[in-house]
Amino acid sequence: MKKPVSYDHSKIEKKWQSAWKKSGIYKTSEASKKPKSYILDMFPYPSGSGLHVGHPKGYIATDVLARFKRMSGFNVLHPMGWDAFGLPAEEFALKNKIHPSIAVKKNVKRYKEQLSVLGFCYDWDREVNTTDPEYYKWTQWAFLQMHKKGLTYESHEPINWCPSCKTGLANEDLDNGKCERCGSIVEKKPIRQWVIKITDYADRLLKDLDALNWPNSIKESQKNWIGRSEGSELTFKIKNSEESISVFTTRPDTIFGVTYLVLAPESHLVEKLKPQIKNWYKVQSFIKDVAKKTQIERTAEGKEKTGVHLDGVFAINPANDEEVPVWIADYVLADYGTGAVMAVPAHDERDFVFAKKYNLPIKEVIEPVYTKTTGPDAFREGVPYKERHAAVCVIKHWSEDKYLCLDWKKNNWHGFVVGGIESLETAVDAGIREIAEETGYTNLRFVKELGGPIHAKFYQLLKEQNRFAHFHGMYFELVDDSRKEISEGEKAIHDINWVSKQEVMDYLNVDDMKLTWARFLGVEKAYVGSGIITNSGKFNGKDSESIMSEITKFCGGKTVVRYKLRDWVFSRQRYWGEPIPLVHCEKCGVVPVPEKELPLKLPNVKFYEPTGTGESPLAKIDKWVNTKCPNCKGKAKRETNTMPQWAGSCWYYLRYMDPKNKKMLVDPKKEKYWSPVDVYVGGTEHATRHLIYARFWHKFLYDIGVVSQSEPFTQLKNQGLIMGPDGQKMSKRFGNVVNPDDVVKLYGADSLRVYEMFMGPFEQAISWSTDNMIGSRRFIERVWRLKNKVVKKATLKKETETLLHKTIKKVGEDIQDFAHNTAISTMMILLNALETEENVDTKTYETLLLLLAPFTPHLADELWSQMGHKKSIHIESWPICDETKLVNDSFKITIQVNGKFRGVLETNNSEEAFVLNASKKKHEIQKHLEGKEIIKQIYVKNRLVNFVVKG
RNA sequence: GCUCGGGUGGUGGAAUGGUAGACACGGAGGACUUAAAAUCCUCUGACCUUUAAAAGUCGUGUGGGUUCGAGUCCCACCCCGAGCACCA
Repeated sequence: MKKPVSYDHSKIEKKWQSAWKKSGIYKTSEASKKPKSYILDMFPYPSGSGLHVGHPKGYIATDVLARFKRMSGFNVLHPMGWDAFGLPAEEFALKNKIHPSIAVKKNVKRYKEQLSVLGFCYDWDREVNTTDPEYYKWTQWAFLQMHKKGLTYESHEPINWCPSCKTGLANEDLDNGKCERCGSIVEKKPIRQWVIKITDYADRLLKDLDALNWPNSIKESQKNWIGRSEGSELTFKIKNSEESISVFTTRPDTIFGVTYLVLAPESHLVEKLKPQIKNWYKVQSFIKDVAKKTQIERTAEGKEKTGVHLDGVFAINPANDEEVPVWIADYVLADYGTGAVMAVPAHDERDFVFAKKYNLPIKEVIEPVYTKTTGPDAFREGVPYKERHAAVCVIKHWSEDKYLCLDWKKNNWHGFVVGGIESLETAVDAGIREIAEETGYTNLRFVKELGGPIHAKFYQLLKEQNRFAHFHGMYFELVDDSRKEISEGEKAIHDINWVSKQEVMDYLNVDDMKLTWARFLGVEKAYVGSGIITNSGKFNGKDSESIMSEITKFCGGKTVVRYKLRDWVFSRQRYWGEPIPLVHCEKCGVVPVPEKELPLKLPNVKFYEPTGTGESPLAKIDKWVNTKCPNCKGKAKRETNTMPQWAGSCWYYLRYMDPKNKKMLVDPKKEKYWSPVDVYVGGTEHATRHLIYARFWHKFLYDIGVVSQSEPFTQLKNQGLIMGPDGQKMSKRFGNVVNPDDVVKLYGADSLRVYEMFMGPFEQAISWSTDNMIGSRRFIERVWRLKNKVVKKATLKKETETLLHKTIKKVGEDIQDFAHNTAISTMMILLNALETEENVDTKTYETLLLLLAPFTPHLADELWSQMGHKKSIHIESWPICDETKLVNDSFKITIQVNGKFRGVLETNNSEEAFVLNASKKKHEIQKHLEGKEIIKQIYVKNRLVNFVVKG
């Protein structure tokens, strides 16, 4: 594209960027009486390849918001910094043979240049860098406080190990059993490691989510990740042994259905039970086989469960003293619950599959109750219900392999013949009677019952009452087609269909009917829902959900809460990270490095390749490793593991408040003024990593009084990715990366900013299109050219003036809602209107510039100064919407006939009688009313008229 | 499998239950120009009747429902994306 003569974006943008730098208008201070607003971006990890156009999307949105807030009278904190420890930087350094500290410096410089070109209003005096010793001093300090509070522990348990990155990983660092960074399949490897008890905070991390103004999806992800479940811990004694097996279950109500117990192959109990195990050799080799497998092999989809019986070991069911066999199997996880489960194959799908495979008994203890929860026939909670026993009849045709189904019209049920059993009837009698009444067939024979009762709770629309029905499934065969007349009443209720065997399952749309049919077909399945207890001694007949705690108590167990969240594996066997400030003393054991010795600096060395042995490369640096015990002054060695990449990003937003404080992590006064972060913007990829760690870290700091709020980020917004023009994720690999530097050179930063905000909804992923960007550039040029029409005084059309004030209102609202696309389109509409005016007065034009200032800061400041202003537009006040100007003199009333748009009435009289009359008189409405009777007239004041006509 | 999003023209998308397609891109035609670019103006969901003006029918993934009126609310289903997943 050729550059137009008058609007030279590169000159203007450079000019204002240096002007802002010189005047320091974006410097932030706490010494202010204004209300504060803390607007934060997720700080970037400065990689070697620089930014692509997708990266700044979030930064532009926060920049727009920060500028808007500043103009609206807020004291705004809007900082930027660098997250630079960890594997990516280290790998980059190893590959390019430069020290990571140098590589990071270089990359930061490049990122900063790229960002500055876009005209962001960051206060660079507050820049932080997680690899700066003055910064990580406080990361180490926080770790020491956790250590002091007993929140850390040293463990040797097997953890996730990435063979390619040569380091242990936390659960959060995995992606489907693979290393999130390099994609290698992760192994389980026992290595010495430091672990943080994040699980102590699981409950609070979960509960406090509710109050946050975060996207649902992120809250859901975190809920999933934390994975709270309530259940019971029950103990099974082992026959002829001192040992016992504790199991965790969410279904204590099924304990009478336990037919075996399963331990995880890794369970330490197995070794203890060795004397009793008759097939020890087989058991041992099974354990070895399982240990060899990776997580992926063990959990691969569709993988068959395998296990081995511990021959000779019997566990005693605490509910009924029954002796059940004990197994070990790979489907039981060692690190969840107690590492052991009670197997109830009748009511758990996994146990069912396993029991089928190994021929273990299946014992039903719950009769199914299906409760309808959606639709007009949903069971109405809290309303009394009627109980009823009923016959359900599967009926086979006398000559074909077809089955008699009914289509209940009002209830929209597809099912079999069903009918209540009267008090003196047997189920079979009732079935025969109902079949005759509902279908007319009279000659049939009863073949068999279809299992035990099935219950259902629903709302019976025909009788208009809640029902708790107890169904008795039966199978009949017609002998011939002798049939009597069906009453009109029955005909009205349902249609009769003969459905072929293959189609019955799809035809049925009621769960209890489907189960009846499955029983008829002989299909066995675990019923995992709740229901009525059976085969369970004194608990029989009770509602399974209501007896959880009673049955737990009865078995001598206790109710407990378990989480999927695991403790945070906090050690990395790599060089480029914060050294963990602990010392191992021969005499005193683990001793923390005294706080006054912090920061414990990472030694600057030439060789820092990972060893792959489970030891950090730091272990080889004798000079650094060998130290004195701070306690006894005896010989000691430093901890050589480093912290994970996520450590530094757990609290950086606090440091921005007080970035240069040498005495503490953050001055409490400043913290109190700025906390919490009002708006936090970043990608969804941090849902279960950074955003969980940071919330945990913050809560810990809150507990020790360092911060004043229990949650760090009040509002969270996720920007949608910008995909490549080809619709794929932007990546070097696909060669579809668009570089912002090029775009800025060609179109200018303001155009890029407008385009990225105009593309579509902020949170939605969207493809880059340089073609579409033209529109944003044109918009800017038209604003630029509009100044030729500006005169001191001019009278605008009434509707243009209304539009102006509507725009002021909408743009402000939209910016705060992150609806930038509609904010911009509204300004485009205003511009279109202003262009139709003969002249535009200065005041109006300046208002437009003020509205544009957050989006196009360079253009706005340039035109502002051209209008004769000496001070920057960015320290001006946001224009005020004059509500009185929003009202039009007349309104356009939509006229509908039978709900269809037929015309518009423009009037200033909002009286109903007048509007209805005037509407009726209109020619285009007349047409649709002629010869018809108006049976209803609807009038929505000042907006709409609808004539309902007949004939 | 469970949970959370989403499905609207050629394209990106807009729409407190009330004229679906704002705004923009692209396209068509025209003006200006020696010409092109840029700019400006007009048209641009599909179908259909008509010389035309104008009107009509259909139309927001599918099928039902509620309502005077549904892209929007309810039910069932299909498709796409994301998170979790042998978590007992």
